[in-house]
Amino acid sequence: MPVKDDALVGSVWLRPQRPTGERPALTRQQIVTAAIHMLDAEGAGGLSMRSLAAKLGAGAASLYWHVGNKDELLELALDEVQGEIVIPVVDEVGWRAAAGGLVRGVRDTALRHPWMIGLAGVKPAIGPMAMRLSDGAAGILTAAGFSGVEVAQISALLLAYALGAAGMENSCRQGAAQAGMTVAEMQASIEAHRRSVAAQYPNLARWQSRSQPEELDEENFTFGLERILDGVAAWRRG
Amino acid sequence: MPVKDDALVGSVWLRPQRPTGERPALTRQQIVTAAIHMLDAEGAGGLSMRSLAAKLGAGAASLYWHVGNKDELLELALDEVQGEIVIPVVDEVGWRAAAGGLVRGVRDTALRHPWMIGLAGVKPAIGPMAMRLSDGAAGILTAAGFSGVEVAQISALLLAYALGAAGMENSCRQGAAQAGMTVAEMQASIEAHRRSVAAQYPNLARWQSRSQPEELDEENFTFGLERILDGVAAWRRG
DNA sequence: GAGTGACTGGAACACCGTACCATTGACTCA
DNA sequence: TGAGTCAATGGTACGGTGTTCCAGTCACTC
Repeated sequence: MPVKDDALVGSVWLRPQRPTGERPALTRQQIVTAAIHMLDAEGAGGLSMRSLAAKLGAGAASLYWHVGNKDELLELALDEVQGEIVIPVVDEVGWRAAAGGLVRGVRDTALRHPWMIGLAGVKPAIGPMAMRLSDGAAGILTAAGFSGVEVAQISALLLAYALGAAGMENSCRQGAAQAGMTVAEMQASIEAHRRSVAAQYPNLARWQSRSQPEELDEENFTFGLERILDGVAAWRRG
Repeated sequence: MPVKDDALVGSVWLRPQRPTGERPALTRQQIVTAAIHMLDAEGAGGLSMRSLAAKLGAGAASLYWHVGNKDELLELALDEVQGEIVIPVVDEVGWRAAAGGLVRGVRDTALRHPWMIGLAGVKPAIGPMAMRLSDGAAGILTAAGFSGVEVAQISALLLAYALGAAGMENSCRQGAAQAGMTVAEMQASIEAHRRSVAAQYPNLARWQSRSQPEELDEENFTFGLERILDGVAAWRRG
């Protein structure tokens, strides 16, 4: 309810935080941290303002003094976890390893906090940690010799791959989990279903995968990353 | 409530559809179609079983005869829109154009139905249309001369980029829309905010973008796609 | 000692997904 | 013709959700 003037602007980051006095029985930071824990533990659907407040030993309504909105809370949580991504130092490892490390970091973080994948496609990334990430990517690509609009384009390419790959990996795990099976069991189940309709999908049947253990996700991700970096490097050479 | 036996398996595709008799005053297909329209119009949060039923001139409870679950309905809707993606004929255009066209198709469809981006990271893609897509990708890559695990790896790479890029583009639009501004206004607003913190983000400030009209999204996407295909082509040559 | 203002939280509102179950109507068989 | 079957419908109700309202509580200043 504060600052109705620019309430148009829908993002937490574009309006001043409510001035914080003393007696911090409840803090925005506390709330965000607890929300992240709950999101990690229960999934995106498992976070309710009531349960979150209960976990903090507070009343649900109290949260709204610090946070204004559930959407806003999610936006804060999304930015916070982006802070876990370490930005490689390009001078130490070279641009290609630095870029690769950054992409890997984004993907790992997204897999550690699966709920952020769905959010990243909805909330614009302009929080401080998202900016730090963009800036880090720009720094690495600048050091690599790119300039101007290329920097933004290649940043977008790398980030899109990281998020997309994490999303696809996650959908498998999520699907398995909510069916109450392990990923291996799930894949066996899918494989059986796939085999039963193999006739309609000849190309798929031809390279019918032996069931893929979870380690292969890592390998597949790396393969794709290397191909992208190959393409980017080739462009760099002109 | 039918077929409790394999209720473990969480997916629509892995259990038999309820046998359909006559008097189809309401159809699964009708419901899915209406749901897609409503999702497109109101966004992912705007679909409720009640409002959907009302739109169909039915009671909310009636939907559950055909659909079992809201989650299941979303799974059906997700698969349905994947049917919009046209799979290029590789013999006519060559593998590179075919692969590029497929990726572009995925991205365009995802932008046309933004709600599918969040879903794709959650539900495993084993519906008929998703399989058709995987099969199409495998066919194109097989024609390109790839084999074995490469086919799956490159498919995953391409699909991840398409979905990730669509997600990032969409988050901008979504952010603007829910703030009640055009994308341009939104970007100006972000830009102002970004300028005010430019000191902390030197790399970003260095390549400070003039505000990007929406057409540039297309251009940026194409740039990334070409780099990926360059990398894949280089790998193909050995 | 009164007043201010940051902060809390119980109660209530409108809405949600969905289970329950009485009802409908077309169909088959005696 | 009448009874029985069964796919399909939808009103009602339950428990849960996000959010608002507002009466409170405290630490502080004048």
